[in-house]
Amino acid sequence: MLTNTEENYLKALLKITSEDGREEAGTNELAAILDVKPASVNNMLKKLKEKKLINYEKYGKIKMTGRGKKLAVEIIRKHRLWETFLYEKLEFTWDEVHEVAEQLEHIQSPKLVEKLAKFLNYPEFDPHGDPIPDEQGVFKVHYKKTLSNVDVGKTCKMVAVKDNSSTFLQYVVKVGLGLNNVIKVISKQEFDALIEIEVNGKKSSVSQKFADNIYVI
Amino acid sequence: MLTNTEENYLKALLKITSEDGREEAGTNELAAILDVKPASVNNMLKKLKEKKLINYEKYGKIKMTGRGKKLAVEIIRKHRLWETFLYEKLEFTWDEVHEVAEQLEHIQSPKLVEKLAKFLNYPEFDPHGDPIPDEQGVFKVHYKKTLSNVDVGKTCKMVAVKDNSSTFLQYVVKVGLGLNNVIKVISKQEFDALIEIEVNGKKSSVSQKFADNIYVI
DNA sequence: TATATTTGTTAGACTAATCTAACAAATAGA
DNA sequence: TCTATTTGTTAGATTAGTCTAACAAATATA
Repeated sequence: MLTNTEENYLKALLKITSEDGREEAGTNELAAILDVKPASVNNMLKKLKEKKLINYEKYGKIKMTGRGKKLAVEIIRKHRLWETFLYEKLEFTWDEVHEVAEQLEHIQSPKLVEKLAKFLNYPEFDPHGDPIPDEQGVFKVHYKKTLSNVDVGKTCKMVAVKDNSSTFLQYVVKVGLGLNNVIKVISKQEFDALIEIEVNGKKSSVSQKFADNIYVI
Repeated sequence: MLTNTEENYLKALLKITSEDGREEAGTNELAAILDVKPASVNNMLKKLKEKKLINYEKYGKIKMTGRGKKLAVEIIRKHRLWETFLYEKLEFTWDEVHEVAEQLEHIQSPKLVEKLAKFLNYPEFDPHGDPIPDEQGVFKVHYKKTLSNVDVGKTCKMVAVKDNSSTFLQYVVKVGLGLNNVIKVISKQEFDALIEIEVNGKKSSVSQKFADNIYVI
């Protein structure tokens, strides 16, 4: 049985190593995501290695084991199912669900997870458009194309966001954007990389950084 | 903000001090309920006193403050709302809900509690027949009469159970009893205090201890 | 009332998770 | 290649919650 903290380390590791191509993570990087000091990470790495959830040697890179990945995916599954529940059944807004799901994801009860999935009709994507792995840990294919990859004059559809912080999500809402909205790219400024878009007839300008965080198809 | 452990101590204290008439609790008693050693309780009492959740002096009795009671009632509210959710929406059985609710009751989100209550249509009793306090902490009146108080030849209706352990609940089910069942008391043996009852035309014998744990009207 | 039993307390140790401060190894840049 | 910077590690302290063992106070009983 894992502690909540151990689960959070696994989740952070999965987050890093599932950025495409990447297989390994570093101590500082992990510390930054978890908002703890590298020394604390180092301490925890020993425990995770002991429990065979990661492979790692002194001064080497951190790599998750199969078991580690499996457990991390189960936590992601719980997190996203709870987000879906909060959004669809309890009328939480897009940007409120994450924080509460961070707590709910640690509830230990396999039965609860499966009953919840059933109750929600086995959803495949959470309210942010992120895929919910099934009981076997299989994800529906995720989107790789972002708003910044869309050529001038072309139209695309927003399907997910990369950054799930409520700060960013509130900003998205403010710009008039939402899941499944059709976005037309009007122009791109070479000077400051600002992208002019049109959503529901309304024009606005967004930064490169913003556009990098909007997944589209 | 309280830790899960502190919340569990408050809950246990409320449990003891809400047995009718009682206002105070002792160290050993608390230790027994929480399944820890008296020394651990003693240690925690200092913290709870520091936080003004209990009144207590060395070698004296433990008494909850208003604030302590209020917080404990909030936890009870969450616990029973979650039990209701599990039972009514996720098809958990009577005897399965308690264990999972023990975890869910510690989720910190006032919004979640109120949205959940609304979603469940502001239930007044949980699946065991225990009253769910409202947002102001007010309980619907609880039952005081148990199956052992019913006279021979009389009929009563089961409305709640006192012991919520899954062991007991499974036993209740085995005897053929359920919430709102009509029970007729056929006879009482003076020799061994066994009570013969009839439920849905089926006769069975239950012990004094068993009957003490069945609330009726 | 004197003693035995129960009840409650203290001191000191342990684990999990964190921190700071000092240090070591690896990598990047001149 | 040599040094500066970044990255990672260690030791030792801290907090929350638990334990055991020894002891003290309160209560029950002969």
